[in-house]
Amino acid sequence: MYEMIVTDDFDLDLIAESGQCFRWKKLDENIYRIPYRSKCLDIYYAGDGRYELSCDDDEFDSIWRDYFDLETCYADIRTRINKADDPFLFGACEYGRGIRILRQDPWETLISFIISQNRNIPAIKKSIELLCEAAGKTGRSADGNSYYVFPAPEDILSLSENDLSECRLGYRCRYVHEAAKSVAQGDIDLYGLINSPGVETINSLTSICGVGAKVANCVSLFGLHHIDAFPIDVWIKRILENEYPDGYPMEKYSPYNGVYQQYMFYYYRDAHE
DNA sequence: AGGCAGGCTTTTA
DNA sequence: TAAAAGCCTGCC
Repeated sequence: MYEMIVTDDFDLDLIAESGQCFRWKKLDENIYRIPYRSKCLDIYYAGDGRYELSCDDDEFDSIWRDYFDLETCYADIRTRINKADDPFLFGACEYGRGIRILRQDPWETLISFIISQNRNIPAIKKSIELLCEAAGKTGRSADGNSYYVFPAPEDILSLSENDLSECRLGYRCRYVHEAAKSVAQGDIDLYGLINSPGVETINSLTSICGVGAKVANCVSLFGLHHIDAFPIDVWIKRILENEYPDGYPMEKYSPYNGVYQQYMFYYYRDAHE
């Protein structure tokens, strides 16, 4: 058990519901189970900024500190927005106080957001879980329960066409398979993109069949931690049209556009869904 | 050449 | 029945 104390913005429910991660499982009030690569963490919020994590000090230092992006102060980013200057974004920041941008696995993020296109969140989660089950790699959580590990590119390539289609991916089946091939063959070096300039990263990602501008920006933001990436989905498009008819000040909010995008997305979708 | 309409699997509300 | 954290193809 590791006890973590957080003074910065950190709200498990908001992070889980902000649409950036699809495999967090809420076990109970204030408890989430989080699979990540070959690990699986149970995290419990005990109140007053205190969290109990089902890992030891070494695992926390080598994995989870980074995963939760604890070195970044989100309160600083959030409070850069002035109420009089940008009332809409200010409101979104207040509403989404507690959201962070996780440092998720690039490969899992790529596949997850390819699957996400033209679907709502429950459907996305279902397909991803089916895909993990189909590949069938399991690990053990701290309490001894087994969970499914997200399949590697090779694991997906070894699935039959029928196995893959049973994940209810529809027309995205081909895209998932193509992406697995690109990464397995080394056409795309996802981990190399972590330190590549934003434009180069987007160009590289959109060269994958099934990855357009929106998905590429989601992968940049949520998988490569390029926090200036700005995915424009149906909700953000409505926000830009309705709240910023004279243009959105992207330059002014650089290099944190992705963080603000996440506050706005969560705020607007919650209010209008 | 570059912009746009239409189609796409399936689930969810 | 329409809409869903969109993208590809073909047409002009």
